[in-house]
Amino acid sequence: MSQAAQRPAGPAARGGGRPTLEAVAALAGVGRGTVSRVINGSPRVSDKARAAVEQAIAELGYVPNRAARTLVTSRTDSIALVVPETETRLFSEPFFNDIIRGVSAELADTEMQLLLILVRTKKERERLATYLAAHRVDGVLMVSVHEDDPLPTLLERIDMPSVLVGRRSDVEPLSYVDADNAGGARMAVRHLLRRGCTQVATITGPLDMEPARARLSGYRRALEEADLGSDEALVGRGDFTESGGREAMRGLLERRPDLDAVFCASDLMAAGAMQVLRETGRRVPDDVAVIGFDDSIIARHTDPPLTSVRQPIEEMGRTMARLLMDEISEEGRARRQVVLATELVVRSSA
Amino acid sequence: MSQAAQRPAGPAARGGGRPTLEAVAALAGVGRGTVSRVINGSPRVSDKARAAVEQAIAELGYVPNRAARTLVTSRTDSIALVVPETETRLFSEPFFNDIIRGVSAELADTEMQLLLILVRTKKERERLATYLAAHRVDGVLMVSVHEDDPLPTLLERIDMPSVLVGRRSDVEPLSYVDADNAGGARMAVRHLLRRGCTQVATITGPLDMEPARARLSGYRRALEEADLGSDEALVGRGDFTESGGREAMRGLLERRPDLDAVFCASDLMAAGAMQVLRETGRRVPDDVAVIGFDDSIIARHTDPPLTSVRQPIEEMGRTMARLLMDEISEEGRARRQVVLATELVVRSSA
DNA sequence: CGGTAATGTGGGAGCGCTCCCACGAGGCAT
DNA sequence: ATGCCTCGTGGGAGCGCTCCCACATTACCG
Repeated sequence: MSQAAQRPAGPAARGGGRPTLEAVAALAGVGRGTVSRVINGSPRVSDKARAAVEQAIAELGYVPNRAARTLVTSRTDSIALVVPETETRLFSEPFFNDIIRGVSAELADTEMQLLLILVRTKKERERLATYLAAHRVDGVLMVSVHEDDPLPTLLERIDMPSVLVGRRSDVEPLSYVDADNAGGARMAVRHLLRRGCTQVATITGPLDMEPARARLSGYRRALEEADLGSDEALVGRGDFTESGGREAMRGLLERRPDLDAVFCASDLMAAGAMQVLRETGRRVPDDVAVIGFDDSIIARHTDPPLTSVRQPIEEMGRTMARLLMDEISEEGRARRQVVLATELVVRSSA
Repeated sequence: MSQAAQRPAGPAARGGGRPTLEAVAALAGVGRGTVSRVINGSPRVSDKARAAVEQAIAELGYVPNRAARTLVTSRTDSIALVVPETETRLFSEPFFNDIIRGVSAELADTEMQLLLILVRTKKERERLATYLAAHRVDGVLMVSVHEDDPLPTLLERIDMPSVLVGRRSDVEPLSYVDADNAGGARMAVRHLLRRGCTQVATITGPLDMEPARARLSGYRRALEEADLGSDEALVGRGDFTESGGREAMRGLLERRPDLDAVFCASDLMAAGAMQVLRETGRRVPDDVAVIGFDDSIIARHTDPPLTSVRQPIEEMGRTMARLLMDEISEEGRARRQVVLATELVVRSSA
């Protein structure tokens, strides 16, 4: 019987036939330890041995077995991107795409794998908790956390490296990356004031979300700086949705029909608001100037095209990944916070 | 505050301290084999033993170590979602989100992990090839493949379970899930004809992509069915982008200023086309009716709101996942193809 | 010149699991 | 009774790697 006959399909066909580190060692005429050292970039290898090993690796097309490595190191070389599903619809649509793009770009020349975990139900959330507690990933990226989300607390407790995009409140203990929501809002309102508007209203997001609060405070700040008293009748409550924007706009017009500008905390709400303005015979921007937030795809397609505050979303994704990698490699590192600048994209609505 | 003292850091803190199968066995007073059988749902376990094991698992909060399992079974319990990055921007934006949502929903009560892999550069593509050839995942989901993409061929060769969304051509050998592009286009054009339009133009996508070809053929089919000869001057070439739509529209108007309807193979192109129609003083839908494709978010925000063909994207994602799971579990299973129906969402543009 | 310190190397042990073989206990026909 | 299944069970072997210790070998010091 020849060697080959000893391995009759089955296990071999199931993926067992790939070259192992041992095979590389044999071909290169060195020991397993040396091959391992070469692969892991240890400096304690002679040039000669390294060359032989690299040659053998290339020849065999060897790729290290991740599971075996994980088993012994208990590093998984993968991180999870956790997205509460309820959120995904609220987001200005490209948000999620761009975050992923950024994260993925930053991870590209790393060994890190990106695991995508959407959380819908309570049951799934519990399952995820177990999963994380079992340290199945080296780190966690969390998108859009509500104030009362228990997951971040868990992450903190089990000391899992993790980075949020957006913070839960302004005393967020975990690492996070955020856009300068307050600054963006302030910039938008200043733009409206510079245009000559004097009765500037705002439509806020749901105020149990930090970004919504921050945008509102930026609005207030800009008015204060211009020595314009803030009239609470000029503040309408929305929920980041289009219909929410419509309703809030109607309420504002009822209370303050003389308003001449609206800063909306999302483009979707701005789109809703503009519909109402048009219905009530007001022209944008001549009668009422409108600014949105997010610079989402719809901003370019409203009529007139919407001036909006852009967040550097892809950059945020990249930064998150970078922070997380650092947190993973430097054990016991302090949590970090990064706030990235926003930018006003001026179109025709203001 | 003294949490740190609890765990002396080092190996234990690195994740080594979790209960193993052996610990469960000891606590339950059975052998390792029995615990393993319980976990993997083998029927050959007495009720008594099973109960004892389940009790022990709950007590210890045991979660099996995936790496160890992978090492011996060479199943990874994870699948990759591969997205060529160049594509993501082209997509009607929610596409990607919805696919993910669908896939994730289907995977929710499975052990399967979802790995997200964006491919940007040639180098990354090669790396992915190595990765896949090393069988690092049990299966692959591929979004948007170009005809000349070498990856599907690789998947075929290494006999990796895989499902595409959209096919490369109509003789696609791999499993795929697709929307009925031709049917949707046909439906759209019939709607235009029923409205009384007689000079129906179309703006196509890039014809090296199957969906673009299919939508064009649906357009032709509808015209044939109505015994309207097809005039090649009524066919404008676009590229799925807004500016492409604008240019194609200008070309069409030059050739056939008498046209009274345009079926566009994407919403973005429809938006571009509508801009040009407005600029040239034509009213939509009175002078020229317009229909888009994708029912993307911008369809609701154009002026007038765009009638569009909707694809059941989330359903496509779910179906993909289901097909892939089947392909993974039933070895040697024939590849399957699923085409899902599209739907015309009528708004004001036609 | 010996002695100590680096430097490079091989290979045993063991990570936590599944697979599978061997074995005892019971069931049912002969 | 004897034989021969089936069922449930325990535990050895081994998946492919990294870690680490022991052992060369060479370099450098006084």
